[in-house]
Amino acid sequence: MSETEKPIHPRKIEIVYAAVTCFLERGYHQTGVRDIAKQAGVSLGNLYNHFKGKEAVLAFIAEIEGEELAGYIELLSEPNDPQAALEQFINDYAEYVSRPENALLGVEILTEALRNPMIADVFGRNRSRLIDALVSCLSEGAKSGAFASYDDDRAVACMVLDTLEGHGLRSLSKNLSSTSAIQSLHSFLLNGLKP
Amino acid sequence: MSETEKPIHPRKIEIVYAAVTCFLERGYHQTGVRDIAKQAGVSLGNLYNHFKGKEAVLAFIAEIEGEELAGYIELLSEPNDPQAALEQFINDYAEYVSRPENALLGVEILTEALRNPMIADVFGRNRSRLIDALVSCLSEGAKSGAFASYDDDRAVACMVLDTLEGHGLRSLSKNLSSTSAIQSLHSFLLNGLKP
DNA sequence: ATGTTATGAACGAACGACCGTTCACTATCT
DNA sequence: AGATAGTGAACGGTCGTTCGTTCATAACAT
Repeated sequence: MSETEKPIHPRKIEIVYAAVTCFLERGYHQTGVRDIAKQAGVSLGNLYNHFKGKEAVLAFIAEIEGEELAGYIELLSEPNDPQAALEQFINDYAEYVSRPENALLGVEILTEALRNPMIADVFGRNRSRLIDALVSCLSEGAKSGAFASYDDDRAVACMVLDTLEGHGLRSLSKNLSSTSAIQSLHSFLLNGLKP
Repeated sequence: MSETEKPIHPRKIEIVYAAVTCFLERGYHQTGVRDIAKQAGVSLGNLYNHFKGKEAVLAFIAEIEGEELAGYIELLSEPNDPQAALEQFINDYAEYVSRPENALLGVEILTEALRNPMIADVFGRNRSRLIDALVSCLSEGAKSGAFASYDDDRAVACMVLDTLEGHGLRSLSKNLSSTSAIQSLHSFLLNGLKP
């Protein structure tokens, strides 16, 4: 059981990056396998040497996206000061999901996961880990009296994420000053969690 | 300037309903024009007698969806009791966006609007009206001291909508008891808006 | 060192299916 | 007659995938 069974072929990474570029520009279903290959500077056939198919490319991207959450999960898990941890999470994660690449890729993966079990699997696993971490932070804070005590911690955690990610999604169409909006997010959420 | 220039051909409505069915089942881009025609029991050519193209069908659906918001907008506009109006809105709108058809169609339209200016136009117009109404309710409530006074009313209104709609989207994958979740939504949002 | 064999990345033509759209045409009603 | 509603074949593309092939390198036997 090693972290990575075998080193990833550099070409495979190039293809993934190319795919991300295409998916961001045109969306998953509007992007053809040829588009990805061309963007990567790779032949059509060779792409299939590295990936089982188009779907596998998206699944790989979803996995990478999941690994990027590790930092936020660590931040929330078993925090010394739940309130401080949550505040930092709100700021950091709001910034993360407001970056257009992440917001766009996120919604692309989410919508595909609605109908594609393979993607749903990867996506759901990543999301569960983040929610679990947030729940543990919230319940820890509730015990110490920093946060209100809700009967459904998980629902509250989901609402916090919805609000943050919804902001990221919205910032795609409206280009409002992100810093002031994140400030509003911050105070709104903390006020909502106050005992 | 009449409400509707001419009565809508019944066949056109049948086609729209068929399209909704298909879009829900497979998504917009995965649905072919032939699928819609077949579902509507109409020939391929005849579909083009009623719609300029596939895109026009989605735009028409987006417009209908927008009209469904009229009730919620009226509820929020110039309310006698802002707090009561908001509470009812939260309950009603949470229920509305939690119905799978609405949640799925909503995200389908939203994602298409990200790259399709024509859809973005219809979608944005509808959304603006709802946000305006919510802002007016919030600022009215802030004046009377029912809600906290935020420096960016619009951002707060967006956050409320994000939370509600995020819940609807989430309820697609997890099938949690909606009533208890809406209860959590209710108290969380109201707590967040408290002065 | 030299010939032999095996490996796997890289290629692009080809496949069958499907795409959105157009169009020539028919049927039905005023 | 003319307008309206309806038909499905046909068009030119694009889709995801498969396939036979080339070729540089690696491994091995002699």
